Amino acid sequence: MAATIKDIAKKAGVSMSTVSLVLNRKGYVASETKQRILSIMQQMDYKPLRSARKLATQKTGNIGYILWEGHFSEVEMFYSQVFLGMEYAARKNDHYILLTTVKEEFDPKENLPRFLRYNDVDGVALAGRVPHALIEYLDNQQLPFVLIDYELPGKNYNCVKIDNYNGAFRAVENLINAGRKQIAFVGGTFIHPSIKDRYRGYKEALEKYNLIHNDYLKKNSYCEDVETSRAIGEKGATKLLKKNPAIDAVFCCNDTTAMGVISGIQKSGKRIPQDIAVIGFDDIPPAKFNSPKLSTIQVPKLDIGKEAYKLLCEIMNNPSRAPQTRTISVDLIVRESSY
Amino acid sequence: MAATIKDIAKKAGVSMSTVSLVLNRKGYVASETKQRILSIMQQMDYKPLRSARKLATQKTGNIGYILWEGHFSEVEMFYSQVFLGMEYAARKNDHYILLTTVKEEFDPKENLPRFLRYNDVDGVALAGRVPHALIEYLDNQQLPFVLIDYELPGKNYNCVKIDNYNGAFRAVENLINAGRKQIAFVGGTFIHPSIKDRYRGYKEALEKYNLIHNDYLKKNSYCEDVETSRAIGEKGATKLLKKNPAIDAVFCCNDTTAMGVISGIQKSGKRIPQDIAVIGFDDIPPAKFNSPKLSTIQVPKLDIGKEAYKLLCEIMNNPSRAPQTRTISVDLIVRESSY
DNA sequence: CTGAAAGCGCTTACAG
DNA sequence: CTGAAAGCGCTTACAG
Repeated sequence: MAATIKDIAKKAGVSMSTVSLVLNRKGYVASETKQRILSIMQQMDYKPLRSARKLATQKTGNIGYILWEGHFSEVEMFYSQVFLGMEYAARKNDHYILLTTVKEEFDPKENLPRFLRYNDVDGVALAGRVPHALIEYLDNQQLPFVLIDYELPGKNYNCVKIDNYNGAFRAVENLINAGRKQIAFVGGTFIHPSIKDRYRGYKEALEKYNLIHNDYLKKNSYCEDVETSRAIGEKGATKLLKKNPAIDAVFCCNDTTAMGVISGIQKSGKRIPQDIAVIGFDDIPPAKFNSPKLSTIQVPKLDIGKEAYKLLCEIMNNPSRAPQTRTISVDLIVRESSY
Repeated sequence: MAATIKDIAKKAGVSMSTVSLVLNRKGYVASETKQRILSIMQQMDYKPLRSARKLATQKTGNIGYILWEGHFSEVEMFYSQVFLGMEYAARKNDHYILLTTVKEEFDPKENLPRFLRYNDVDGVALAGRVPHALIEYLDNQQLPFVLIDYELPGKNYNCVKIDNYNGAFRAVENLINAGRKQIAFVGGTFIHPSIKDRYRGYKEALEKYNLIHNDYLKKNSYCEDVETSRAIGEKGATKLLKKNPAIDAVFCCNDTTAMGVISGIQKSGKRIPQDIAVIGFDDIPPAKFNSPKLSTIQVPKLDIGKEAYKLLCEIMNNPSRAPQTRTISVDLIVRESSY
């Protein structure tokens, strides 16, 4: 049988209250008794029972982490890394993170994650693009939540985002400074605001250097309104090169796409980076194993998770505070696919 | 304020005990009162409070899922899928799954996952290769656990494994039936029993068809004693082709390696599958986006998770039962890299 | 078939 | 600075 607070109290010759106080670092306990209690706890290997504690405090001690099923199942490991960052951070405050996925076609009445239906979390993190109905549900329930790498135009929610705009801007600026003139963009659905921002960064960097003339953008960009994939990248590269053989660089909306773009370029017979430089975004693990190794914008995924956790804790402690957006900055990593 | 069991009892004009009985489908309650209680629960949107319940039953309602950090962070999404399968299955019995990672250098005194240190789980699943010290720790603690896709030679633990041997056998047999003669093997560390079994399947299929003469195996196999990766595959393919240009097929210990092997072959100028057929193992998501699309052994990852959960539940209900191994069968999927 | 009561292990005002 | 007591919301023998 595991030791209880009662056992500790008896052995220390004090009341349960006192033990509880030192356990929670609350109030003042004579440092002498405190030390005695502490050492007895250690010696009896005392661990407070979570459920008893939670029952008394009326908290769950859990945080939900929800992401779209496709993001967890498919090639994107981005949000797994973010999860890990949250998990690390949550250790400090003894929260457990409950990871679950939701389907695209989400109905709060039908598909609500269990921990939401049974009120088993104190707050939740939403990673990436998730159903709007879910966000609304949480908002209505007044359950503290943060969006990660996602935002809704016109809405004001707590959110941790990547500095997509500046990352893209810097990548393209780097390409320009290396002498590239015909810089293409290959991307996916603009439903995701990150991609929209990356495109904006691309465009404004070109504008800054006065590179946009006539139908530059039309001729040099390929976007398909679906979830990004390697396949899209390959298709995009092939089509663009046909339209404009003078392309000497491609900035891609993410690494997955970029890896497809590289395949496409390779099939066309052009050399990377001599003929065409390629830069991706995200720095997913396969990026550095690609051949050639992919230049990309590195996103500190663990830090994002950590920041999301911190923000969520702040909201949970102070639910009425005005929502805020925290932007995580990113870095360009030049590998073999550009210089 | 959320409704409690007391509220329900009062409204239904019965005692808390009765409500609790219908809640837990235990004992006999007059079907009339039962219906009444049920409908009142629904109407008041009653959700039993987990912590209270757990405190009374002395269970945690949680299951731990532990995997090696490298497996979660790197290219392997295998165990994420298995996790998802467990998560789905756990919904039925209202278990929450707590996912965490451990480092390679694991010391039970230092790096014990929180939910283990604080006894916050009723059982745990270990996915893939994990530190032996961890397994021993769980064994000593008498905490129910299952190994997934891993086993320790000479030890008898509850375990859910893939039918690696037969999968490999079938892949190689398929290659042989397609007329391939010089079938190579590229693999990684034999520390992992799965890889060892896959190699055995490879070898015995060759034996069955009497293909092994002289230094066939030496000349046709490349294994490096490190974690598998794309890089190893590429290196392996290059070296083997130099040693034996007659190679007309490669069976790889997993898809990651296979994708590297394909790059290596492509660089050598040989065609896939005309000159050399390639088959992988696992069917990770990128396999079907590879170019050429990778033939592989499909492993039902969700089913593995589901089975692991079921097994774990059985052990938790009956801890003294003799350990058992459950083997999940696999299928060959022929795509573009072989025929 | 149903109720009264004790108990699970903690926290938290409230006294002192 | 510390103790006594009530309470968190459920379950489970035990009576009846």
